[in-house]
Order: sequence, then C-alpha cells, then structure tokens
Amino acid sequence: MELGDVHQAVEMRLAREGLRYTAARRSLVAALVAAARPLTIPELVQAGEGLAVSSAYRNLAVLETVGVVERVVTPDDHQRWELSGDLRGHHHHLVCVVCGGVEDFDLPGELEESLGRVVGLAAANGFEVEDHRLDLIGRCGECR
Amino acid sequence: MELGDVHQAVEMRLAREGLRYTAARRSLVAALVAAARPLTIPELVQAGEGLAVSSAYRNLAVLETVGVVERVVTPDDHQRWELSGDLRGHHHHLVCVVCGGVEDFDLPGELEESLGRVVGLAAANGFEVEDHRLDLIGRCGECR
DNA sequence: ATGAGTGCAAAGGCTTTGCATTAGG
DNA sequence: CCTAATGCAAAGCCTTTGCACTCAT
Repeated sequence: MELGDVHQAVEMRLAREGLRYTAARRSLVAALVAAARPLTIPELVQAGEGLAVSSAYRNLAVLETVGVVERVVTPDDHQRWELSGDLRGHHHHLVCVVCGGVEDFDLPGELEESLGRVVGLAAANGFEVEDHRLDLIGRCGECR
Repeated sequence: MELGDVHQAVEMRLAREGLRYTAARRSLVAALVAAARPLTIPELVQAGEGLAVSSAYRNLAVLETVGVVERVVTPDDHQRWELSGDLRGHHHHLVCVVCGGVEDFDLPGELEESLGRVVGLAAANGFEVEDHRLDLIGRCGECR
C-alpha cells in the first residue's frame, strides 16, 4: 500500500469518528510508513517537526482507537508503534537483545498456515484467539 | 522439574557468582514455580512475606543475570517474570487483551519444529536467532 | 461559533538508587 | 569480620493529565 493510499485510508477512518487528520497525525503516519519497523516515541517526535511529546502520545492513542496504528511491546524503555496489520500487512519481528532494535520480518505462507492451526488448540483451553505474535530474539547484523 | 530440584539449581547458579540464596530469593522462585504463569511484581511481593518492593526488583535482576528468571514483556503496566526456559521448559503464552492476564501454553512438537525452520530464514537476513517467542492474543475464558 | 487539536507544565505511577542496617558464611 | 542483602525513602523517567490557546469546519 502506497503512502497516498495510506493517508486516504487513515483520513477515512478518522472522519468516520468526526476526527481530523492534522499535520501532527500525518507526520506520525508518514514516519511509520517510511520506517518499515516499529518506532519509539522519541523517534516519532523527532520525525515530526516541533511535535510535542504529549501530542505524540495523544495522537497515537487516537490512531490506535481508529485502527490505524498498533502498539508493539518490547523489553525497551519506550513504547514502540507501527501501522496496523491491515495497512502494512501481517508480519513478525526480529528483536535484537543487544541494541533493542526491532525489524520487520515476513513468514513463508506455509508457516503462517501452521500458526493458524494453533488457534484451534488455544480454543480448546477456553481462549479465543484474535491474533498472534511471533518474535525472533537474537542479535541483529550490527550487534553480532 | 520439582521444587527441590529447582531450588538446588538456583542455589548453584547463585553460588557460582558468590551470591546467596536468601529467603527473599527463595520466595520469589517458589512463587514462580507454583504459578505456572508469568507473575507481576505486585503478585510476587504479595507472595513473599514482608518482601520490600525494591528487594523484589533487585532480586529479580540478580536472578535474571544468573539465568534463573526471565522478564516477560506484556502491554501491561507491570513487569512480569517467569522461570527461565531451562528450568520450566520451553512454552508460549496466551495473552488476554481484556484483563492483561498471561497463561502458559505448549505447542505441539510438529509446530515447534516448523518454528525452528524459521531460524534459517532470519539468518539469511543477517540476524542470529537465539530464541523465539510466540504469543496468542485474544480473550481468556473469564473475559469472553 | 463550536468542538477538536496542541503545547507547556504539572502530576502520576512504576522502577531504580542511596544509605544505613542486618545477616549470612 | 567482610561483603552481600534488605528496607525505607528519595530520586528517576516515561507517560498521562489539566488547562488555556489555536485551528478547522
């Protein structure tokens, strides 16, 4: 999905709730589209010209409620955010234990299907699966 | 692995570094063995009689460095901890999006093997995989 | 005009650190 | 005895909230 399409989709989802697609929100979305990896708040604030930290937090919360971004949990000190799955496609993460960096990673279709079968097993435990998350932990190219 | 064996293993790993297996550390380990799911600091503090919060944090850090416990990342407000993989066996987590609870979950051998194959793919990206983490996100039996 | 959005500063809340005291070997 | 370990309180740090002002429709 291209930047223009993403912007259009985001604008629609916000408008549906009577919310505006402001410059601050555009800058967050643009940064996330360009990054191709989950970004921390400091990174997002720096990417947006003169963006206040509080606005970053508030806007990410808004964008999350309309399904545009998702929060990524890491052992890091900072929150990380990325575009939601339907805007960037389902994928997984390579998490570096040294620098804490996170890269996106695609799984071959057959393995993704295997994971799908796990849903049934969890259901047997009374758990209703909505999504799954596979992180590979190790050392990135720079930290090896 | 039984409680006695775990205690013995922990004592050895601490002793190797000239560290002591004190009552506070025993209570943390015992609570984690009994829980069979990652516990939060408040839960661990409550489990230990009169255990100070700061001691809980410090002891978990110590136990982590000697490879006895591992930190589990969740979207929660609190850290969660569990016994390290070699003390409790490899497993995965069911994470409830409503209550934030985390339960342990075992994967069938065949699927675990499939995941093993992913390691090779990541290596092709210059990433050296040490471990993997699969979380199933959804609603637990109580929150459905 | 009316309500959403923003920046700044203050408040919150979990985690870490300093320090004097206690305890294990 | 000597150093690790502990508790309490203070300090840190990321995140959230309050408030007055600005902006878009």
